[in-house]
Amino acid sequence: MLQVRAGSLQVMLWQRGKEPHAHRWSLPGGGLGDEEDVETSIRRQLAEKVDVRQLSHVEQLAVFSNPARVPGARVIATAFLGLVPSDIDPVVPSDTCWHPVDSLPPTAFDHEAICARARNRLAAKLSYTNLGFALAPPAFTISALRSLYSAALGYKVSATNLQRVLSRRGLLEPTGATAPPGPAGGRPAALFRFVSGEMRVTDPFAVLRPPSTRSLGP
Amino acid sequence: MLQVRAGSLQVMLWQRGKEPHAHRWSLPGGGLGDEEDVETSIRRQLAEKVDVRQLSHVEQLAVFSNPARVPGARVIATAFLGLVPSDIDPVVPSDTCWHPVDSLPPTAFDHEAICARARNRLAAKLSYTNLGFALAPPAFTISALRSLYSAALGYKVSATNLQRVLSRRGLLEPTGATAPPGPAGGRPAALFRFVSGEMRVTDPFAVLRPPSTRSLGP
DNA sequence: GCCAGTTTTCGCCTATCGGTCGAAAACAGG
DNA sequence: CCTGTTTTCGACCGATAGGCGAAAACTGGC
Repeated sequence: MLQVRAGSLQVMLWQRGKEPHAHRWSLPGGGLGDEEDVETSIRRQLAEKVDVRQLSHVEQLAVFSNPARVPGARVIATAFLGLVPSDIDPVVPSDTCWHPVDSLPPTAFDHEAICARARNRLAAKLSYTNLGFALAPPAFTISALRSLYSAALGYKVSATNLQRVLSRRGLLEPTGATAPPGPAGGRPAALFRFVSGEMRVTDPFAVLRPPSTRSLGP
Repeated sequence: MLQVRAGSLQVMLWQRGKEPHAHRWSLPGGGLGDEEDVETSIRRQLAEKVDVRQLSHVEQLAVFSNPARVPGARVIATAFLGLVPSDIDPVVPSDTCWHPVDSLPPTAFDHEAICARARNRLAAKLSYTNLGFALAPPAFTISALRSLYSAALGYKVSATNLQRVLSRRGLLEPTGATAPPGPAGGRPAALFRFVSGEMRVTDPFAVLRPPSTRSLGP
C-alpha cells in the first residue's frame, strides 16, 4: 500500500512479532479463503489495518512463487499495488507505520523486491495512464499535484508541462474554486480535479495510433 | 501463447478430451510442482506442447482466482503471456492448434477472458516498449514488420511511421542485407533487426520526463 | 532493350506534443 | 503603496508523429 506523504512516496509496513523473520518489516497480507478471490482477500487483509474505503486503487502486481521465499513452508503470494490519496491519514495499528520507499527498514521475505516492483509499476503508469487520480485528493492545486508526481516518480516535473499534458489528455478539469494562499502570500491557486466519471484506470495512451480517418467534425 | 501467423494474431489452444468442459478449447497449463516457481512451471507445461526454445518472450499476466472459475474444484491460475516469432511453425500435438484471437472457438473455463487480457497487454506494450522483437523473426523487412504490428494491434499502421518511431527509439538497425522481391517484382526490401543485446523488454518510454540537465556531451 | 506494373525507400510537409522560460496576475505583509 | 511570494499563462523551440508522393529498384512481357 503506497501513499505520498510528507513529500515522499511511502509504503505501509508492519513489524512482525513472531518468527520467521521476527522484528522485520512486512507488507500486509494473509491467506486466501476458500470462498474468495485474491482481490477480495487482499481487501479483507487490508481491512485489518485501515479503512478499505480509503483505498483509491488496487491492482495486481505479480505472483511471487520462489519455493524458498518463505523458509520452511511453501507460500505463493499474489502481490498487489494499493494506493491511498495523499489527503488521507489512515489510523493504523501500533505495529504498523509508513516508510519512505527509498529508505526501507529490514524487510521480511522478498517484500523489498515487491516494493520495488510496486514503485516501478506506479511510475510507469503515471506516464501513460490516468493513475494520478489515485494519489491525489478530490481537489488539488497544480503545484500540489506537481509534488505528488515528483515524489512518486523520484524526479522533478514541471508544473506547466504537467498541467498541459494531463489537460490535453482530458484528464484534468478545474473545479472553479481556488485555494487560499500560504502564509507568505502569493496568488491563490486554482483547484483542479481529475475528470470524474468512474475513478478507474483508463486505457494507456498509445503511440503508433490507428490511421486518422480525418475526423471532419462540424 | 500468441503468435502472428497467416496475417492474424493467433493463440495456441488444445481441445479437452475429458470433463469438465470436454471438447472445449483450453490454454496450455497445469499444476505447480513443489520445487518450482510459476515461471518454471509454465515453461515445463508448454514444453509438452512445443519446443520452449522457440518462445521469444514469457511474462506474467494476472492471477485468475474466482472460486467458481473451475466447476467442482478450487483452482487458482497464474496466467502468462507467451510469444513466438512469426517465422517459426512449432510442431504441435494432434489435439492442439492455433486460432485467431478474434474468432475463438468455445473455450474452457475463463480462458476467453485470459486471452482478452493477453491481447490487451500485448497491444499496449507494443506501443511503449520494445516488445515487438518477440513477434518478429531475427531479420525482417519493414513491410513484414508492419504486418506484424497491424495484426497484433488490430489496425493498420503506417510503414513509414513505424520505421521512424522504432528507429528513433534506437530499437531498429539495418542488417545490410536485402530480401529478394516477390513474384510481382518490386524494389528489394532492406532487412532490419531489433538491436541485439539481450532480447528483453526495455523500460517503457515515459512521457513526463525528468528535467533535461542540458546534456552537454563531449 | 524498353516499357508497364509493383514494391520499397526516402525526403518533405504539417500538426501536435513536450520542455522551458519569463512576464503578468493576484495575494500578504510592512 | 511597495516588496516579496506564488501561481498562471502565453510564447517559443525542438522533438515527435502522421501523411503524402516522388524516386528508386526490381520483374515480366513485348
